[in-house]
Amino acid sequence: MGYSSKDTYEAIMNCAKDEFLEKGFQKASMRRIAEKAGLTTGAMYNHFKNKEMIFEALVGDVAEGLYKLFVSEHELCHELDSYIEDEAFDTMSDSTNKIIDYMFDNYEIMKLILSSSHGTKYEHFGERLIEVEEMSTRKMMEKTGYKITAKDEFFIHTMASSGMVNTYEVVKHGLTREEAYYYMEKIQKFYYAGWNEILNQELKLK
Amino acid sequence: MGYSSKDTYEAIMNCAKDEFLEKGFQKASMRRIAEKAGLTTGAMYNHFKNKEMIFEALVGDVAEGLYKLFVSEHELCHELDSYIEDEAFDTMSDSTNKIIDYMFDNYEIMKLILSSSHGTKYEHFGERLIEVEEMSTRKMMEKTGYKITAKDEFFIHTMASSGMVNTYEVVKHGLTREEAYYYMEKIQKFYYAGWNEILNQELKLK
Amino acid sequence: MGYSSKDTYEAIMNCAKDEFLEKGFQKASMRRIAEKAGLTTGAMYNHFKNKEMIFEALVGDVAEGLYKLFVSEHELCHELDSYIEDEAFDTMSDSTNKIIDYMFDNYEIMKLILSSSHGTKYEHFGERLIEVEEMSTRKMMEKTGYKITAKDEFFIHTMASSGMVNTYEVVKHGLTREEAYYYMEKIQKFYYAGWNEILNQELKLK
Amino acid sequence: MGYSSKDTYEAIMNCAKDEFLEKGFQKASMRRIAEKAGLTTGAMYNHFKNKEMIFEALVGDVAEGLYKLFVSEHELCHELDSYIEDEAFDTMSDSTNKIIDYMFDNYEIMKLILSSSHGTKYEHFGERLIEVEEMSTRKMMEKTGYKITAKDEFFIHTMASSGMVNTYEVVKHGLTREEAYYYMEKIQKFYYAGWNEILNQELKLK
DNA sequence: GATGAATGAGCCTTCATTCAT
DNA sequence: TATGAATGAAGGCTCATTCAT
Repeated sequence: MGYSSKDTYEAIMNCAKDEFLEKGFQKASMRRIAEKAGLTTGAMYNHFKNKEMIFEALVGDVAEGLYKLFVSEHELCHELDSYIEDEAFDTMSDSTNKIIDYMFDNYEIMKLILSSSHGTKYEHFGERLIEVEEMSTRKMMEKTGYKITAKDEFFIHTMASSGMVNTYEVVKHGLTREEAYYYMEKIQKFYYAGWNEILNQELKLK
Repeated sequence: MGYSSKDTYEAIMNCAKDEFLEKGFQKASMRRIAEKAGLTTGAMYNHFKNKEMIFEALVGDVAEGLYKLFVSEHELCHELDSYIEDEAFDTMSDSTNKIIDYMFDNYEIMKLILSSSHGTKYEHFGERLIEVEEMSTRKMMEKTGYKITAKDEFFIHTMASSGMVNTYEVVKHGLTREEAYYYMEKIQKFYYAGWNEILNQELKLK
Repeated sequence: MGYSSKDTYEAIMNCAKDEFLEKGFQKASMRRIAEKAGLTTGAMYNHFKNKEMIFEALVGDVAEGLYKLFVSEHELCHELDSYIEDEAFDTMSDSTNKIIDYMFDNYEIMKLILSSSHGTKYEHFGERLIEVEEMSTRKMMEKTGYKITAKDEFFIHTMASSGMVNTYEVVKHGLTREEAYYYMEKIQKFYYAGWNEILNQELKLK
Repeated sequence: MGYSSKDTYEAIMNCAKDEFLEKGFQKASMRRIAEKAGLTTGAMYNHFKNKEMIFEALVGDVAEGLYKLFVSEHELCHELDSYIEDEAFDTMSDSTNKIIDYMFDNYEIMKLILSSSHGTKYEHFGERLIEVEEMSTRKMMEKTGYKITAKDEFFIHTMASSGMVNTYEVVKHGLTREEAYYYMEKIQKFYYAGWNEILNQELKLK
């Protein structure tokens, strides 16, 4: 009472979100979530099957959306028929911006996924994104004529990881979009130069 | 039984380390640690005040050592009187190698600090390192004549973060030293080129 | 939805029956019954006051019917004016067959009463039948001139109990009627001979 | 305090036994057992891994003991080289007495096994005994030259079941041994006559 | 030093039932 | 009639820690 069903649902979602953000999934307590939402523990189970399902409800769509965006944006890059570095990097830049935007629009949920999901099926979600990034990186390298050897695999992995970190930091620190764009431009330049160095040097040797 | 005091101490340390690595600090169970160590729960409290103190004992020296090394290595860089880029980057390279070596030598403890410390006072240890790295980055930039504005702060932070990730990935994935060196050389080149781009472009504009 | 009131009532009955058979009364869950019936929990309380009342509705008539049949059949036996053993046993045999038939016709309900009723007022229904059987047995014994002493009471009780078991096993194992008749004939012979031995021996001694 | 460890263990066992007897395994409450024993819930888990293990501790040895006794006594019967009915029945009588004695000596535990074990691995223990009894019955019948057909299987099963009931009733009703012996003698006679009828009739026909 | 029993609070989840809509 | 949100109690179990022995 006081709540309509939908309001309760959202009260639970909200309070759970706060609790998850504060304590992480595992240490989050159903009792505390209920309390914050002004409910009994049992009441929550009319709305969600269990703790994990609350997390899922909070995070599921955004995670799937992000993954799909990630994949589709990266595919876009590979489909560039005639490959010119600048263009590729520009496309990547656009893609990155879209992804950043998506994360901006789902700021807290991203935090849940990336920092509070230990103990849920999303605990390795970041790694899935990194895998996509790696695959994309590999294709990009090959297009420049670079021959990837086993030894490079780890470099690729790490660049993908730190790339993810860069992206995530934008979200984590709550930059404004203007700040983010200024920042991303710099990052882009940095990485452009970095990759240029790696790829050209190798090619010069051959 | 069968343990001398010191052996018991170390048995606890070892088993706790495994438990923390496997479950993380919060989900680690004193009961299970005791069990693995062939002790009763109570016995552990003769050696450690509580769960956090076991973690502290495992991690404290290495964390402090790493922090000191981090600080001193970065200070070394700044003390270079006459600043020449190449030399600076070389010094940084040396520093990075020393840090990597330190981490290699304390492989599992690093994992504890960086991946299993949620719920302890070390949960933000990585950020302290990043702060050092940031400070160092700032000094490096200034020495090249670059004027850091408020807008750059976040770029600096993120480069420091992703730099830490790069370093940590080496540990996390258990590279051999040879692999690590091959990898670090590439990273170094990448970052060298990246920074060059950022710093020179700015200077050219002025 | 789609159910008229009566249909809903019967849907509940059906699904409750299955749930009770599967889990027993106590472990049966109103939620699951509602689910199976395509209803919400609340809806069921328009048709039944509570869980026990659903059980009651399922079981009540059959239980009462069986009890009445039991009593009337046994009374029939006692009313045989001139008592000849064979005739008595024949009458008992007829009675037993009627009872078996009744159980056959209410196979699942019998299972509910005899195996799933723990926690309801029917949990001791079997014992009420046994009491009738005992009374009947006593009368039968007395008619043969046998003097029942306190010591015999327990024998009587147990023979009644195992008699009930015999009858119930037929239901429990889902025999066909033909099989049941074959089986009952054997049982009848067995018990006839058994009682003969008990009753005659005693009489011979006197 | 107040309890030594062993006393606590036994207090738990005792109170659990009462609770199980009163409510059955499933409805038995760890909280209530703890309360009756003057403990906190948690305390019990120092002595028993979980609810089922308390039951196991109460029941395990007696169940195993009874099963072994059952098997060995029945084997004894089959080993009679030259088979004479009277002797066989006498041996069976001895066996039954031993089993009755065993049950007497473990009166309450037998109640647990046979009436309170639903939800534990002992819930079908009675049936295992019945199987032994059936096998034994089959052998006895064959020794007399009786040809068992598929149709007889159910008769055998039921006689075994009701035999078990007879035995169990002695325990359930708390007869004194004298009463039990008086009763068992009658039962023995009854069954002897019954089997005679079944087996001889068949043989006469051939 | 070691034991392990005990604590007391906490965990997530399920329950039969009620009742405003 | 039917809904489904809410209740309030209870379920089994685990926890880090303490402390008498």
